[in-house]
Amino acid sequence: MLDLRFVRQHLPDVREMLARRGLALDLDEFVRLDAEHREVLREVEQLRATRNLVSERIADLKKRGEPVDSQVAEMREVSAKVKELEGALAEKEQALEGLLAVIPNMPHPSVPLGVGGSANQVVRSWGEPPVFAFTPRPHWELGEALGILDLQRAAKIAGARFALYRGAGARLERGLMNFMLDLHTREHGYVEVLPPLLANRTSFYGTANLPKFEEELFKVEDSDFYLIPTAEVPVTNIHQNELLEASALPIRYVAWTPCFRREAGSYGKDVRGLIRLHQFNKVELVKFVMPETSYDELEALTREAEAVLQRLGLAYRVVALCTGDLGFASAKTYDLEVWLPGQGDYREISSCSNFEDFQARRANIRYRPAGRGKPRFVHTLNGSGLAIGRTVVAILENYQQADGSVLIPEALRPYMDGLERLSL
RNA sequence: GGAGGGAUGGCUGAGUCCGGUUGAAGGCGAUCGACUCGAAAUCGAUUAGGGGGCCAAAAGCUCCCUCGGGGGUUCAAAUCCCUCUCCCUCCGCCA
Repeated sequence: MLDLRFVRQHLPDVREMLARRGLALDLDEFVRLDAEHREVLREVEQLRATRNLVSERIADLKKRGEPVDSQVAEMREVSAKVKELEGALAEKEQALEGLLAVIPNMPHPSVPLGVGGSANQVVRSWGEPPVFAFTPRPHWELGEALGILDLQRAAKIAGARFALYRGAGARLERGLMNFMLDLHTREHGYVEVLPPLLANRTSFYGTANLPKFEEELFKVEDSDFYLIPTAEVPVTNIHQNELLEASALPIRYVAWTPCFRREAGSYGKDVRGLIRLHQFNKVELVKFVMPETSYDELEALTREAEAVLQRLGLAYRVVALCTGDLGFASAKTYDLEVWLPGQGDYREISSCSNFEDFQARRANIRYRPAGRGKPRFVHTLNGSGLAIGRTVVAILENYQQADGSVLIPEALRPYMDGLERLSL
């Protein structure tokens, strides 16, 4: 969330930001509550100050064996009053916090302005979409024909939007996980972590998935747990409520996890195949960095995610999301979109964001600057490196052959026991 | 599941029985300084976080809050009571 004082002092900017994101959020209520809150706070503090003073005097008198009855009687009243006001104070505080929690992050000045997807900006492209002498088939046809994908039976087990991989398909999924983890740990300096797949409300609040996006999550009944929709949630919260040493930064984690999403409101979208599932695997990159380096780190993070696509020889483009498409917590986001011949379009396969201190403030993740100095919030970033299921889609569709077989990208073959081709 | 023991500053660790200059000893770490050609070692000093007010702002001054979370007792709570969460030890069960 944003800093309370920042919002107070930059109301016009915050209002403009809300407009740019295409949001109708009224800040008048915030302004009113903020003023009221401080008013009550001043009152309470004054009373508490007298209480402290007289208490000290009582202790003093008692030590000398003098009577304290009148002071005690006086304090009884003051304390009652304090208690009453503290109730009011807590109410105001909560209301204020509640409002602040649903204000999205400020976009970075470099973020393109606009509300629709058309305002997104292609920053660069890599690779050439393959040319086929035949009509390329969608991945679900290829996968089912090759016997590596069984969506019918997955539906029987769980329902729509689930996948069952078989044989070389399962192996391909696992190979990709390992390939990506190896790349990021060996060459990009990430530390591998394997986090819980359930997390509590506090953690979800920390990454700003709650309170606003509850409908996208699977909640575990009779518990405080939600299934993670991305490793971002547990991994970012590794350092929740910590004060890190400056020398420890930057911290880089890479995590493979399954991800679980309700996909409520996406009925009719991507209903076939592996594009949009309730459960999918993803390798996620997460960084904790010093504020002054976070935009360099975002560029680096994006390149690190791109490296996966490059090694796999998949054509893609990098898109800077416009203010209207930007996620709630993000200050700047690059989407990586891979070319999918079966769909004849580029589709998102990674999303790399700089949240600046938005998540760090919620999750209370700070660092102490070198030399003395007040603790500051770190900047957090994350990006997919990559979504595994969609990578399988891209490989199947881009490397398909006229005879229905699929070549395996060379970089991946060591992870497939040298297998060069998926065929019947 | 049963029985106990814990949670204190960046870390470690006293204080809790017997409530009152204890926001909190000592140690480690960090920062600054001395010594040194430099470093190490040694010595000295500094060092919890958050919030409000004054101030154009920084600095500064001042007040308030915080000893895992919440509630209670009391004029007054790190300290007493209740409750929740988490950690540890033992027993049982278990992938």
